[in-house]
Amino acid sequence: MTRAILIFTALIIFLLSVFKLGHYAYFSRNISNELVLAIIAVVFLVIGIYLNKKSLHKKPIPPKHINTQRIIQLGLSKRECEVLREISLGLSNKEIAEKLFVSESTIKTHVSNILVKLDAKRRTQAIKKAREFQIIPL
Amino acid sequence: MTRAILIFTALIIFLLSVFKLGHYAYFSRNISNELVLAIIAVVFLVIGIYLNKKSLHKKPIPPKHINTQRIIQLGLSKRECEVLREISLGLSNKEIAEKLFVSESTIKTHVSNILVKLDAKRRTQAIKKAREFQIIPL
DNA sequence: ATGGGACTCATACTAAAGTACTAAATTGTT
DNA sequence: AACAATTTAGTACTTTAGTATGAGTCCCAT
Repeated sequence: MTRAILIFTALIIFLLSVFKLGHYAYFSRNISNELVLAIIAVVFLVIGIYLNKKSLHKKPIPPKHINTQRIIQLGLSKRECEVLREISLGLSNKEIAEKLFVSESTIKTHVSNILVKLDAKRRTQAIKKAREFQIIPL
Repeated sequence: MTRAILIFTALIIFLLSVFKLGHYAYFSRNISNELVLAIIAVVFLVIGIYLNKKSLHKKPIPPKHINTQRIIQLGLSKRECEVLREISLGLSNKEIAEKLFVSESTIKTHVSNILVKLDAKRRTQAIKKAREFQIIPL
């Protein structure tokens, strides 16, 4: 958010500078007028594409946006989200433990907490709810 | 691709038209010069956003209907597909048994067969593969 | 009518999953 | 530094999931 404001401020300053240049340096000449127009067009075309890319998919690979708002509402921690994602990939507790370099006991604790927070009885139900809540990719 | 070329051609024509207008109508006035610049900037910003949105929105693959072709390939029976769907809804074997009015043993048999046919070790992995194969709704 | 496929059910077993605690180390914030 | 939240890990236990095997019933097609 703050970054977006900064970028916009920079853009406005840049725009004003170009206007100034158009005024002082190329006041009487008409050829340069067109050049300024063209530059403005191209620059803003690029800016438009850039802005949209930033706003639409922040991370390149998962096109679908995860609902961070709901993750906070549910009180899911960072690690729990990680475990939840691995569950959705069909891994067992043991496999998740090996993948994340922790013990199986730890994963069991995480899973239990996830089930409580998602109000699910089983990990399969947790997957279903996580999909509905859009808190896991794909 | 062809559509993109057409759009670009239209844009170039539009740009040239604006140039012409800038030449004939607002030749001597400097105030309107800035106005034209501003319009160009806004228009191309919008165009940039629009173009990017078009290219990005094509990405999400429409899951649409279930792939009956693959179900046949995998050799999944009608009942097995039914059980698979219930698994994806997060139900336990017991719950599925009650829902389909059969014993839990029957469901266990079905699940085992499903796992073999989908080459999955767990029901969670079966869900993941079933999604990829598009043989379950949503 | 015979055979094959699908569906059903059972038993006995092993392997995961999940619960209910307790507790230490880590991390971030005030 | 003090505090809360997170992450880690353990034990002991219950429940669910999954495997292996065998067997009975039904329906459909050759």
